[in-house]
Amino acid sequence: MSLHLERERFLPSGLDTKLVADPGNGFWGSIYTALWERFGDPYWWPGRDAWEVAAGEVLTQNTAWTNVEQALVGLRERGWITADAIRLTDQDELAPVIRPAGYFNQKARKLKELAEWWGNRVESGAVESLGDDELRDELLALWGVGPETADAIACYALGRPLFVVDTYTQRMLARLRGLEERPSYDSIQSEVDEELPRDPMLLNHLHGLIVVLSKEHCTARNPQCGDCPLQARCVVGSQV
DNA sequence: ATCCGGGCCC
DNA sequence: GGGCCGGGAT
Repeated sequence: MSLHLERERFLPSGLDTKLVADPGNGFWGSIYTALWERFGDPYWWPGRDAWEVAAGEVLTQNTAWTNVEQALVGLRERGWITADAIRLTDQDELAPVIRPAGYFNQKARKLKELAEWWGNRVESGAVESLGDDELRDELLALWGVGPETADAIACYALGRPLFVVDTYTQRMLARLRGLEERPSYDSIQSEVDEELPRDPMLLNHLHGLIVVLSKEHCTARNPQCGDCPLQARCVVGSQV
């Protein structure tokens, strides 16, 4: 039943895991370096091609990846793992297949909305003439695509240098700085954009590394600070 | 029993 | 803030 998607990684054309810009020695650069030295290549993001990556991002909204894998198995079994197939499949037919991913009625509609856009903009090649901000705005205009999903599709499926902020990133940063409230999506993204090079592979790695950190150390409950690679630079970790 | 997910829309 | 969803971990 397992797909072992975690070791299958699609990379947009032009990207190479070994060619990554220098992250520098600033706050985010040192975070990146510390995480890379501990965990290495996070193999981010799982998927076989650009559409599968994009679909996976919708399916994983507020959902554990293990549940998304089951939904992808169902889609593959039916040959519905392409944007074209999603366009040809009724929402009512699609929903039960992706049930394991949760929120299946909403996500069925979201996949169809995204598949329409995909045909008009990606398959047509028109997306290549869009700037990063224009692309992000188009994605945000789709029903079911918010900031995280828009940035994830832009970066992991389409190779744009947009940093993806998620719950893990907000929780990690709040703990690093000892903040009561989690920093906003936009504030974190702006900070990273100003400090790190606009390199899609670097931003790809950084988010993947934060996820690994958050699953192994910076968990919601009972964080494992003892051997956390960021403990020395973390307000919460330093108090443990 | 409650919490928690790679959120987003209303 | 509530609803969408439901399975696995405290």
